[in-house]
Amino acid sequence: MKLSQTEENYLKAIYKIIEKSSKSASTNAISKALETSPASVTEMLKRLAEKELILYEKYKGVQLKAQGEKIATNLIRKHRLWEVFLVQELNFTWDEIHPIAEQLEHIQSPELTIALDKYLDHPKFDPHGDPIPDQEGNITVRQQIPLVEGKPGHAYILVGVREHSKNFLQQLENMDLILGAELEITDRFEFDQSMKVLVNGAKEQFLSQKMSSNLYVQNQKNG
Amino acid sequence: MKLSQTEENYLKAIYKIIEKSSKSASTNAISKALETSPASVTEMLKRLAEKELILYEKYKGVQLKAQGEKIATNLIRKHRLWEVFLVQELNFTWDEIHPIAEQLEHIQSPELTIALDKYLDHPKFDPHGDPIPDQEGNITVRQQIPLVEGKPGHAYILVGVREHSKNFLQQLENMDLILGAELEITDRFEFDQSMKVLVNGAKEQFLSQKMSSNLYVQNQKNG
DNA sequence: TTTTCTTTTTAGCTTCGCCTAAAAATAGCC
DNA sequence: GGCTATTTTTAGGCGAAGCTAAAAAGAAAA
Repeated sequence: MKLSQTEENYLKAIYKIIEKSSKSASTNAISKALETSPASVTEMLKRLAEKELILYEKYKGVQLKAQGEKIATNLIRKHRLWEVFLVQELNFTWDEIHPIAEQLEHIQSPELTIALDKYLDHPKFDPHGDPIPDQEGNITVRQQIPLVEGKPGHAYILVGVREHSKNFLQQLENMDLILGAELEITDRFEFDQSMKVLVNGAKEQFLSQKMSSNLYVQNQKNG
Repeated sequence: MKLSQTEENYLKAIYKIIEKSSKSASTNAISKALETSPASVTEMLKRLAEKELILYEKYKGVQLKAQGEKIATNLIRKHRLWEVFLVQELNFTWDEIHPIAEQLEHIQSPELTIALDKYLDHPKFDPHGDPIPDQEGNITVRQQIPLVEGKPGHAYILVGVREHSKNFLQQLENMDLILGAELEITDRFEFDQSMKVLVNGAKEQFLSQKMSSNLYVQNQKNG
């Protein structure tokens, strides 16, 4: 089945909404995610239901059917593989890659995806630490916590980010906070939930609650 | 100016028609190239003229304006750079790459094109031997002749192909005719313009007129 | 030069994806 | 339970890009 880029984007948006809320996706949520009017969303939902890609009941929100979910995870797979390519091979920074990968994910060629995956040596995570689904759509889940929940005195490894905005990522880069960095919580202020961390045993950084809640870390033990 | 992929494809088609015929592109020629009805072409030509990308006079065919030509050559540049990437890095064969590059050429990111060009070490020709335009749209022209015009007893280097169809390219591969191969014309038959060639000083191959007229060669002297 | 053939354009219609405004259904609150 | 607010859907329209059929223009041939 050949889908338009627009249809693909709807499926991806639905997938991401369900992933987060673990319920069904509402018209409004999709409308916000894609920045289109709710009326347009309703229309598209009818079309996708017609194509057997989603389960859609009027006023009840949508679920993905197996086929629709497959398409969505494949898009995410391609998106993240291209992000790895852009950073590792073409030396882009992680705040630059999203809009480019957003286009590249729509390239239709299973052979290309397979070749790219092999070329990059089957990466499991993208440059933001997000897992890359395999061909079947399976995702490696990693035990991780937001840094804000970490304990003072403990050291963690930065493995992912929650927020993907350019501003946030640029601030991280500016603070030497890149994936794999060691973060030891040296101090913690209950008043505003901010903290001080020692980065790679060298530089001390101050992190607001907003920053630390958007950083995913894990204990050094479990790789 | 942001163009749709369709508009881009029209500009590229017009460019290629003019490149071949060195005249203006007719509605019919464009219609054949893009496999759309002449009526649809007329409609699009009006739109492109409105956007100042082409010179269009009713019943007189079209010319590209500077801006339109720039877009066309940039598309060709991106297409051919991606073809190099697919063959050199991802190990695709030259008969597989065209449809993929046809999609990749529409990715909009000047930074990506620049990075890819650098990554590939600024290639001047694509895997079919076609020249890659530079950022300004300039094309390296290479002195070359169709093999069919070569002289018996002389040795040539295969530098390009005229035809790009899958069937043709697969036949070439099957005959060990890859770019860079040395071809010595050992025999020639006037009746049907066919010839025998010695490939890389090793294997003798028989080439029909149709084959040899689609192979571009140059003397070993001028690289 | 007139007739015929080919090419191109116009006219009118379709689908996709989007919109706004209004109506209908659901959810939240007193 | 009934009123209000929110969400969702319907209705009606628009632009892009395509189509066919018919008309008009240009080219070729008699």
